[in-house]
Amino acid sequence: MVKVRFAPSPTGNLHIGGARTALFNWMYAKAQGGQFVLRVEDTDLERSKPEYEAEIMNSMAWLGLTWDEFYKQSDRFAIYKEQAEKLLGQGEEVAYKKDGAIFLNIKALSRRRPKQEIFVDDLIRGRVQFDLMFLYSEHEKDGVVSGEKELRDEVLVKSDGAPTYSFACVIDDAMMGITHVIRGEDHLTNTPKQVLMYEALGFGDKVPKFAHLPMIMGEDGTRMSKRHGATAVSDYRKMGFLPEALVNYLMLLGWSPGNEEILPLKNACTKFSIKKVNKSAAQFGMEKLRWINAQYIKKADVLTLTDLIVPMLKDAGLIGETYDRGRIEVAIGLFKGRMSTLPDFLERAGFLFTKDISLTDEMKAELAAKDMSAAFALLADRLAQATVFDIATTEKVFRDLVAELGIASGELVHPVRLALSASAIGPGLFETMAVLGKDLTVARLRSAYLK
RNA sequence: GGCCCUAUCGUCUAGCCUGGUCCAGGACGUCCGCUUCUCAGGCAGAAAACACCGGUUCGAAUCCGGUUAGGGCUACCA
Repeated sequence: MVKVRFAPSPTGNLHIGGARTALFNWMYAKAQGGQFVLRVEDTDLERSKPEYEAEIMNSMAWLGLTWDEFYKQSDRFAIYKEQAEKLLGQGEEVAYKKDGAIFLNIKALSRRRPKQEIFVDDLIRGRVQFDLMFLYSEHEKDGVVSGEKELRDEVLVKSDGAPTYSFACVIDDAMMGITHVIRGEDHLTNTPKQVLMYEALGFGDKVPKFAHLPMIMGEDGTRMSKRHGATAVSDYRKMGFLPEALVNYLMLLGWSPGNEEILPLKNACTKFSIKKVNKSAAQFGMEKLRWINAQYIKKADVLTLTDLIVPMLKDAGLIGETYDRGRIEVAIGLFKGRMSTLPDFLERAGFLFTKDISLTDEMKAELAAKDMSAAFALLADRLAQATVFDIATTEKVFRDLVAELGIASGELVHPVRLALSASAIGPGLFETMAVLGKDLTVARLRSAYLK
């Protein structure tokens, strides 16, 4: 039985890279009919915060990445302590105490191994060989390279009593029966020391299969960080991306289902194969994300979109506590084919929800350039008399008037759209009038040339 | 510095394992045309890549070596 885990550290929000790691684990579990464990790695007492833990769980749930089991490492300190004591009991050649911390004696352990190499058979990268000699060589200090190449012993339990990431991770993976560790490439080079820990702990037979995922870079090719703008999943939620779209985009970073781009999660996970995952880092690109989001918005049900957009309209002060939901639904139906993100609706359809609109100087100049005030007045009067104000009626009134005046419909369509919506672009004019409503339509037509 | 990973259009990728079917396929973006009252959409096109140098081979995007470039690790962070 396949069992995987996603092990975020609650020292920040769930970011894009973490979400992709979680997603691949989740898809692999589903593809294999296995289990997915969420394990919060809050061993850094200083930096771990409950609000981050909550945020991570929220983001996971929002993305639809449900878990079968949940653990928190801070609940399990006794287990790590016990394992550390066990190691300590095996003598200094295995583990020892120093400065209040417990160290693993990597040097002695390595010397005892028949081979001075450790092989990691990575599911994505193939066999990766590490020479123990070079594994933990001294690093540059104050610009001076020591030149010494020697193993550095590994802290298992910090002086504050908390286990280190490596140690807790190994114990949990072994004890929880994790069969496949799918994580970021940044963990590849600390895999050999974890293998040493499995051996020292007597979990040599429980070493999982490893798969190290390529990193996700920012649009400039460097590591994603705050200066790249939005890095957290919740940022994308706030920006009006649909979870299905974000997930769809993320799965395409480092994996490909073939010549398909729009692929819902439930279809994707049946196709998912760890062997088909890429080795090279990918850049996170907003443009394609926006395109995918637009595809999902277009396919989405108007009622669902309305539920998401109504709160945004309220926040923006465009509607109050009581509002005409039916009208909003009609408007969303009109605009959903031309939105990339949810807030696009506020920007493009905002004119439907304000009493007055303000034209820019350019727009006023455009109206003034060709005086259609007589036609506007006639159109306003006739529309005002309409008893039914629907698409068919507005279109008939409009077309009759244009025919009478002997002008091309385009000549009147454009200035009218400008006057009604303060925009040169938008849905069909008659649809726009119908949803705008008789009062606002007539009022804006009458005031267009007065301003 | 040392060790490790990686390298196909601007970007995400298919192809690479099992060399010839690849003068390299798809998608985003860009540009162009058609459709429509505008925009979007839809439809139809275009430009755009095997990092470099050697080797193996009748033949290399595919195999091997090196170079270069990018990334990661090198914490009592995870």
